Amino acid sequence: MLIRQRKTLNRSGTATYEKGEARLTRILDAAAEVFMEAGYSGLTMRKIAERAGISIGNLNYYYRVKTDLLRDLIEHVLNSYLEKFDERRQKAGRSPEKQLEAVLDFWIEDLGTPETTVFFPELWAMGNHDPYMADLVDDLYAKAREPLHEMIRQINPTLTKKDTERMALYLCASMEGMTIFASNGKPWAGQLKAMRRLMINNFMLSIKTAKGKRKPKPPA
Amino acid sequence: MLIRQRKTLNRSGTATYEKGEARLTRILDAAAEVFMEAGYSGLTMRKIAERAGISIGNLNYYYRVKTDLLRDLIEHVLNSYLEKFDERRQKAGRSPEKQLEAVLDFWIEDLGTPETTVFFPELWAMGNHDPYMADLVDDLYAKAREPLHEMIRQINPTLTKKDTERMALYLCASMEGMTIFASNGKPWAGQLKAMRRLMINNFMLSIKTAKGKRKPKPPA
DNA sequence: GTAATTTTAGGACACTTGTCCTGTTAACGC
DNA sequence: GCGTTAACAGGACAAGTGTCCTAAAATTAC
Repeated sequence: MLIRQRKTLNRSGTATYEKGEARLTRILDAAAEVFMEAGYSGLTMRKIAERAGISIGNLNYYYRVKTDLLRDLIEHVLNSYLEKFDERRQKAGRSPEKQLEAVLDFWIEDLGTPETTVFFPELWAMGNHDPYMADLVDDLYAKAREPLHEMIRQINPTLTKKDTERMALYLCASMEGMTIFASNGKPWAGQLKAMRRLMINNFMLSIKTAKGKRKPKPPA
Repeated sequence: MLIRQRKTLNRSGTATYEKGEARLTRILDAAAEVFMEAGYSGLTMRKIAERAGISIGNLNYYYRVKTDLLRDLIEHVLNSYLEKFDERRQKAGRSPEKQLEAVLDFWIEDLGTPETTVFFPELWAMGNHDPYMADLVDDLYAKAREPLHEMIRQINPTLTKKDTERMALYLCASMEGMTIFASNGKPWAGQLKAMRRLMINNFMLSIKTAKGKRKPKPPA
């Protein structure tokens, strides 16, 4: 059957029929697997083809240039992350404290997964040599931090917009930094839960005691 | 003149005369430059040779296999970092607060350098696929955190050894996480100083208010 | 100076890389 | 059904990779 519309993603890959579309996702999945195992430097077209169970010629039919495949791959993974985050945020409670705690909790918990452990450091490194990747990373984190702003502002209404953003950045950086030490397979992985408690406590404390220059709004 | 002893580092590279020893350091410097610019995936023997101003054959005389060169390179850079840290710690004041502040200050300031910005993310990524690199990174950070322990313990003597170590890890992860956002050339680079103030304030607050289960030692 | 050997350059190798081309098979719309 | 074309396989290409080999050049110790 013919594909009527590009519903999910704007892929660079060539696909007109449903079979082709399925192959495309299969290719991206295979590429993600290879990427996790071997990193960017070990990501080759032949490995991807082999993992996807197709020939190099066929892979080249879908992706004429490797760069397109890589970009589709990264966006594919990043989008799935943003979806997971959004999903989790919906399920959070009403009070800003509980809501923030739920988001942070999920965030830190996610550090334990092998995907996050490998994928993001690879991305950070790529961002230093590829402006396109740098933009993707920046966008992702900007979107990930966005929900934090509102929660922080509610917990401490005296903070200015800039202070709120800085505080969110602080939380974000602290959590992402943990990837190096306590993510899957790392020496501190066993103490991730203890670290989670410590971090969330510290975060809450920092937010509440931060001295803002803005007068609190009168409750509407 | 003949080299009498290996004084500085245990290099895998071949060198018996002083000229060869000089070449060796020149090679490692060149390799570091290429590594910063192109990353691990762009680090090739020919690029290194060209940057060092020698032929591929000659480079191969000093390093028969690329792996040895890479390891020497990484250790070379990491050792220079540890030296910088030690040097800075000596110059810190007497009171544990001032001392800790000085160390953190230097640490965060170092984020602004291009070397740190590029080098460490690359290292983190490599650590996920190369156990040898993973060990190097772990050792480095363990040594970098070590001086923090004593300072934290002095500021808050009620903390157990484990709590102290966790607190140090928290500080370390928070600072390293900033590499992604506020290091050289990153979108938040301009606000690094503001972030530094925010972070150090939060760190001090977290350390002081942490509730330890250990009774404070009576002053000797 | 002379002999020894470190240092150097250049070419060559086997292999891998991304990309392309040709032909064949399969699935589609009608 | 049939013709069209998407989907696919396999081979081929040039460029780049790490590594090796040989011979010349420079530097050393004596």
